Amino acid sequence: MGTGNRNRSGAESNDKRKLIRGIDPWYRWSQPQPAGSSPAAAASRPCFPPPVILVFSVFHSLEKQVSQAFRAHIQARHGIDLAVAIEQPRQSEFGEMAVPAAFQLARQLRQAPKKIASELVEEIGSIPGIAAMEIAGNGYINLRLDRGAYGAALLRGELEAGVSTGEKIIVEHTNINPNKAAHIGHLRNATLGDTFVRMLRALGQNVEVQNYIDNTGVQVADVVAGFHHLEKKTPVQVRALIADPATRFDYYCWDLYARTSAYYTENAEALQWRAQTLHAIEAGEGELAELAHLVADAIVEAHLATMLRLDIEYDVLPRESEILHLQFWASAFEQLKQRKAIYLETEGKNAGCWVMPGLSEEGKVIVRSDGTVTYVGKDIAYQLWKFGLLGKDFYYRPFRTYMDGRVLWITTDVPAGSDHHFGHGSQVYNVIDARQSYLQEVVAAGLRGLGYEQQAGRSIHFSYEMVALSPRCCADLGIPLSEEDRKKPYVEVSGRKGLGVKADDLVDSLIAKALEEVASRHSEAAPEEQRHVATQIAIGALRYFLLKYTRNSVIAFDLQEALSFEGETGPYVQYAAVRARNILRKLEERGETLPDFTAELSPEVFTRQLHAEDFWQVLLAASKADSAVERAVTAGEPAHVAKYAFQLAQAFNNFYHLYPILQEPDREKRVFLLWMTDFFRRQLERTAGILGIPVPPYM
RNA sequence: GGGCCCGUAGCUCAGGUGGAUAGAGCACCUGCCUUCUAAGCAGGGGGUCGCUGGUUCGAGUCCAGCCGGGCCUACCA
Repeated sequence: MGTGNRNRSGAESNDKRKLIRGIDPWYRWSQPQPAGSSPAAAASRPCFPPPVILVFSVFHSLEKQVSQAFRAHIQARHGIDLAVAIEQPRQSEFGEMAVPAAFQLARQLRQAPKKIASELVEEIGSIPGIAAMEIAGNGYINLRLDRGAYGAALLRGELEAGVSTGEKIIVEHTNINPNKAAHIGHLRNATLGDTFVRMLRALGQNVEVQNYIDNTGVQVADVVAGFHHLEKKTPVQVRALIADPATRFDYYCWDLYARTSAYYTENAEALQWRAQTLHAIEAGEGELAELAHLVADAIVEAHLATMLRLDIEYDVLPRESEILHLQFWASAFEQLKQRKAIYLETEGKNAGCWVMPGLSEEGKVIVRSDGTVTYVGKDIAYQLWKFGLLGKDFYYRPFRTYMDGRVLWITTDVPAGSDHHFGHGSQVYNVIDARQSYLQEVVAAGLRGLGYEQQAGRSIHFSYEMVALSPRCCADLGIPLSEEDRKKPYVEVSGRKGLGVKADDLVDSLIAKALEEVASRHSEAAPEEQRHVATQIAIGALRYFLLKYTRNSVIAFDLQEALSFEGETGPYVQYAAVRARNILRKLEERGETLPDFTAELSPEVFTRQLHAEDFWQVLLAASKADSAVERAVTAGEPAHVAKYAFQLAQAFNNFYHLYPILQEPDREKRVFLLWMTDFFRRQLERTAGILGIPVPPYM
């Protein structure tokens, strides 16, 4: 296969300006970073130590100890091996942990739960870190922690190392067809994926982030057909369009794609343009192929820039063109044929196709009767590669370096002199919307059909429901609807129809709104700096908005709600963290420094201070960040982390109003409160970081 | 027709493997800025957890059947 004009010279890197256009200066690639002049650098000048990466989970290890103590005792006493669950009591007066083991045992022992519970409490003896055990209600065992010991443990920062097995987890997300601007649906995908990655990394996992680029598919072909047939544009003209700072190329393609799709429905014979373009792309020659390259490469740049605004980064961009050129499919095809996972249909509507049986009545067509492979077929090959099962690999070259030093790689079809390798994951998460669950089943079935049972089980469709627009919202946004759509409770975003809210437009609206607030509160600040803070607030608002819904809830997008900065929102969480910082900064401004907590806060001090229920509850909540993340990872639900962040911020705001820390006259209490504030700050910042929500220097 | 998902306060949504009096935000009402920033705090009203059965000490949660809505079920992705 000809590779000559595939990766033509500077298509990806010849013009950095276009990448930056429309983007705030602090969200850019590392290369053009101006030295010293960055307002971001000034704004983020730390007035106290930067957040340390803390992996303490004192609470979690206590839970484990309690669970094990009960398990061992129950084993010895009753000869039953019970995985003892630890719950959180419904009300805080009941203590910090609840053990419902008596209920579980009641069935097997045929005794009243209450009786079993009292025996357990009497016989188990003391558990380190636990101050008291009580029986409540009909058989709950409620535990109270030793507050002094708990506080001291938090201060020491006793940590439990992450549970990384050293194996690689691959998360594939974003995967936007490179033929138009990104919209809110894509934003949900990328935000969910990116946050899940951050959650896994927070727990010490080794994660590789892949963003698959379908640069040879139907959608790209349609835009190319639009340029060529509808607009009669040559590659030279399209190249000029891309370079033109007055147009946004991804927005231009958004409209063109919709126009082309509409043209198809009116002129069915025009569909041959698509086939013709796809063939040209496959052959890799001629104007159409060149146009396809120009379009896909430029749009990929636009998508990366859009995602970077939300602080979303990738490790590698595997491209479909390489899957094609490096014969990935041919290799997978051979395997599938050999293992008889697919068969050549001889009759019925699928005659002449290679079909995978069992998934639907007629089976799923993998290879069309004209010999071309479907998207799912290529996806099976790609999935095999992710697990290192294909027996082939891409070539790679560095594509970008992010500001944090992370290098983004892209696949190539010719050796690039790099020994970098990707893939070989032991677990693969595909962040793809729920509408494609059937296709994801086909992919897993493909692995199974090849005998890769284990890997099929570790191919996880990280599915989520679509983002839709309410008819009212469409009206507000001036989006015209068909009669049919108007009757629906919500209409789905559709690139084909050009129906949707563009990601960058939404971000821009959010920044504009945040900027009004910032300007009114901090008119003294430099405009550049105001804009930086507004951007951080906008990102916080947007990411939180997209994360607060659980995955299988359809988001009926509402602009008013998305633009809200009050209540359960990102800015609320940011505001709490900013307040905590302000207290510590104010301390510095008064010429004081943070006390030496380790020297001043003994377990006895903690016992005295944490005797106050308010302080104890608030500290307890703040100490559970890692438990919350772990629970969320287990549930595969970033929304749980978002909810925790909000509750933590709520607890802090309450604390903030109740206790004027810098005014506190009692020295011991003041030191203790300062420590609490700092602890809160760290936990809030860490949790916000996992959500990808920046904490502004002020609000 | 088959598969998946949803139905909880006026609205938008949470509700670890069944467990204690079903929660939050918004909206509405009442208070709180000489204080570490009110993008905040405190308080109030608001519920047949779609319906009907079943499982059991106990069901918003599990099972079955209905009702209403969405998505998928392509030689598109």
